[in-house]
Amino acid sequence: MHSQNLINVITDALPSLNKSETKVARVILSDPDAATSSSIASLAKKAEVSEPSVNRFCKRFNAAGFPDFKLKLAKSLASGIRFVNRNVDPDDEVSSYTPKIIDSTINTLALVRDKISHMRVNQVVDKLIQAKRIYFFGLGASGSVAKDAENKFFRFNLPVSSHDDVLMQRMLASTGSTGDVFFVISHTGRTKEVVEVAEIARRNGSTVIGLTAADSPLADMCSVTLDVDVPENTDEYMPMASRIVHLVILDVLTTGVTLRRGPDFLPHLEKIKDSLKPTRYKSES
Amino acid sequence: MHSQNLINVITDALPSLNKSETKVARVILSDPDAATSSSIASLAKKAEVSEPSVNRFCKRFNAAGFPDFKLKLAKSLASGIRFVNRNVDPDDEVSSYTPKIIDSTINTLALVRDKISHMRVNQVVDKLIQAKRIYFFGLGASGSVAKDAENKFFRFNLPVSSHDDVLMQRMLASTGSTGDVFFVISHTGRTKEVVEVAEIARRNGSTVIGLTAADSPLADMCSVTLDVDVPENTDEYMPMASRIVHLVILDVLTTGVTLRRGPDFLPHLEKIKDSLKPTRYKSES
DNA sequence: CTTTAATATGTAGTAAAATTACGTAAATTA
DNA sequence: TAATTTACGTAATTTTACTACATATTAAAG
Repeated sequence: MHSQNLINVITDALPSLNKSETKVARVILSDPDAATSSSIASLAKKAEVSEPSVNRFCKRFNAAGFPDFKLKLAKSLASGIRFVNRNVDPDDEVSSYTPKIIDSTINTLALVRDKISHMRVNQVVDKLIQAKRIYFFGLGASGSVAKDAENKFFRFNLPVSSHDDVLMQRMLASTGSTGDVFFVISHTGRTKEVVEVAEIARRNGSTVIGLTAADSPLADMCSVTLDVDVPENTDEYMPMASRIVHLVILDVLTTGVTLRRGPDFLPHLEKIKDSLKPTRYKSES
Repeated sequence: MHSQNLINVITDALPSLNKSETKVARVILSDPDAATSSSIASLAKKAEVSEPSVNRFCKRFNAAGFPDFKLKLAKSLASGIRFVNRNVDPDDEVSSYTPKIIDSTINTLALVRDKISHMRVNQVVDKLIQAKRIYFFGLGASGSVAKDAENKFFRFNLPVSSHDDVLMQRMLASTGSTGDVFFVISHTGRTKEVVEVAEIARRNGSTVIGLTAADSPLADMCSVTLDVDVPENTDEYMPMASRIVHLVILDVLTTGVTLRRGPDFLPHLEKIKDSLKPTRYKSES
């Protein structure tokens, strides 16, 4: 199990801290990286408190002591949401915006990893296993996610298709029936067309799975929703991370389905892999 | 700048270490997480060497001393490649395969972040900026990546299209000319059709950009190649990470192009964003 | 095969760091 | 205002890490 980012925890707890603890917190938050490599003495001095105060502070946040606290802090800095400004700046060079964008994606994924509901994943896998037919729907950026999903689920030897055309989606939704699964992908969950399509499908007794934002109109309409709270995009230069998250969640679902199918299914996957070989140049290894 | 993962560094250095250093390395590598929270004394005991040997070991890897080493190790563990077996197991539960898949994706991205050539990114951005027209080509899984790229580059107010149909690709490639950029996406870089298409485009004087594996036939054919060495997929249950990597790299390129266009271009982006508003249900916030 | 030099490893002492126990001060409540 | 709780610091203790030095091991040269 992954724990939440220490820096966020401290920030959240800030109002409930007492005088000296607040002093310590401020010093740590002002430069967390420096804190990880300083001694308890120097930190106490900087915060103008005594050494035991720092120690107590650490224990308050479930650390065994100061060294353990530093360790946890260091891990937070490396993996978690970067505390410092990680937004792309108008005068950033390649060498600075490249890691920023990748880091930001990594952070989002780490967030999803810690927050995603395993129960829901299981429910969705259930529905997908039972499906006689699967339709993946998405518009705009989610269209390519749907397309990717089609590609992946094709391997399961059952009728799959993806559609990024509203009219087509409407028609399919209205002709759907029990046994059909409509997998609707939408970042916001508030695109009218998409919500309507989900409603139509639902009315016809089909299963509707949503990969979308929590508490959105689309989420309300679905049989099961895999909701992901991808932080909103504030920076003009920062790309939308939700597509990536959706793709990775679909990876998870694919794996879930594969595992449920059991080991007897593996030869089939191999066959598909092999079928592609003649289209490729041999590797010189 | 990101430094390389400490665990990898130690693994690589393993053959060049002397007896006691090897012992220390083995103990650390066998359970890096435990190492981060143990004292120099207990580690020395476990490795059956003296404390100074451990200390010397740390200094060899550019740490100030043992505590500093632990810190760096902790950071490596948090961000970098998980060392322990992170493969999906046939009897994994949702709660175990979900983080495994996400972690694996994160690790791959971290690797790309540290290895990607900024010079190449710059070169590709150059070409894209100069393009009169951009075609994104991909087959299979790369088809959806191409589609996503089209979606993103559409915002730049220049003719873009994506194609996952071989015949269409051939025709377009053969009618291309200077000023046209063909952006070819392929995981392996060895699909014959794709390589041929690249060759045709190249012969006609078009610029061909490859987002593919290094040292592949496709890479050889391109004007510029953004090569990514995504580790090969060994596990049957593990999804292919290259699609994700390609998407993120396209995010980077989009940002690169946006920045080059300068701040005058931002209002245009806003306009596109606003155009979608009427299609959405209002948020209740 | 010995001698010499270099490298590798360990011992013991020293310094630094962290933790604990305890006492005093401040704040809260009755 | 007294009693009680909570907050904080001092000083002693313990743990931890580091340094200087000595011994052992290995490699090289005679």
